[in-house]
Amino acid sequence: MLKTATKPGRVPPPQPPGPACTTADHAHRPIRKPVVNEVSLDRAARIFRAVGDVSRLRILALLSQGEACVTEIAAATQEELSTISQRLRILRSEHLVVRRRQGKHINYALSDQHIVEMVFNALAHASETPASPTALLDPDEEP
Amino acid sequence: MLKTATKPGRVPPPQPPGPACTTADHAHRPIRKPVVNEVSLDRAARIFRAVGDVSRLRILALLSQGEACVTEIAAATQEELSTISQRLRILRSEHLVVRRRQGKHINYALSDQHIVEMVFNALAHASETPASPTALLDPDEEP
DNA sequence: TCAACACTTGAACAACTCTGCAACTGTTGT
DNA sequence: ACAACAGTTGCAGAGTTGTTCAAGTGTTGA
Repeated sequence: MLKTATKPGRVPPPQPPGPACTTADHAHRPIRKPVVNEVSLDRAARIFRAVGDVSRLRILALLSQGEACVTEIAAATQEELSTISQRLRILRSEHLVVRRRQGKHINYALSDQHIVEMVFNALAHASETPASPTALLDPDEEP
Repeated sequence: MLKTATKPGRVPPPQPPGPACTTADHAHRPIRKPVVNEVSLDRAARIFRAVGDVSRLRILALLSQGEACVTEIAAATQEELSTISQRLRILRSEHLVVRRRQGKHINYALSDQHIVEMVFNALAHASETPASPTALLDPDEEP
C-alpha cells in the first residue's frame, strides 16, 4: 500500500515537448528549480497521504487522547477489527503511530510529537475556515 | 476528484458486530468519543489528500518561491500543460492556491499562509528524519 | 496442551485517482 | 476577424486504494 507517493495514471513521464512560452508580454522569472530534496518531498507526501483519509485521521484524533488497543479503537469507531488493523498498518508504515504489546492486547499510540502537532494544526485550521466564502462557485481573482 | 475523503473500498459501513473485548485483564479506558467535529475532520483529510501527492507537493514547493503561471510550472517540472492544470485544479479546490489572470497568462500563488507553514513544517520534518532506524524491518516495541 | 481472545495478513473486488489526448474557451496582437 | 498562444475540461485507460473475508500468528488462562 501507499506506493511511491506518485499516484495511478500512466507510469513513464514523457519527453519535454515544446519550447515553453517565451513571449515578450510575459518576462518569465528565472526557471526556479525543485529547491526541495526529492526524498523529503516523497516522504512528506507519503505522510500527508497517510493522514489524508478521514478514517485514519479519526484514529489519530482518538489516539491524541491517549493510547488505545485495536479493539478499543474498533469499538469507538464502530468498525471491523481487521479494518482498524489495516488502517493502523498504514499509519505505522509512516511512523505516525507506534505499538507496544501488553498481554493479549497491542496498544497503539501517536509516535512523533512533531507530526502530531502538524496534524492538529491542520485540524484546527479546518475548524476555523467556515468552508470558504464565494469559493463554492469559482473563487479567486476577485472582480 | 477527491470525493468525500473516504476512499475506495465498499461504500456502506456494516453493523457494529460483537460486544468488544471486556476481559478483566484489560480494564478498558472510558470509550473516548470522536472529540473532533466530523466536518473539520473531513476538511482536514481533503487538504492532506491534496498535498499527499509528490507532484502537487512539488508545485506547492515551487510556488513557495513566488507566483508562477501554468506554463512556467510545466516547464520547471517537465510536464504536460494539461497535467499541471489538473493538479492546480485539485489544489485550488482545497483552496491551497489562488489564481489571477494577467493577460494571456494565469498566475497561481499559494493562498493560505497557515496551510503553507504546515506543509513546510512537514517538509522540514521529512528532511530531518533519516528514514527511521530499525523501522524498515518491523520497528516499534523495542526488545 | 488447548480453547479463547486479540490481532495481523493475503487475496479479491469495487471504487477512486492520475495522466494524456483531443477539443474547447479566453486573450492578445495583427 | 483571425491566427496564435495560454489554459481548461471531458474522457478513457491503467493503476492504486480501502474494505472485507478467510485463514494465520501470538498470548494467556485453565
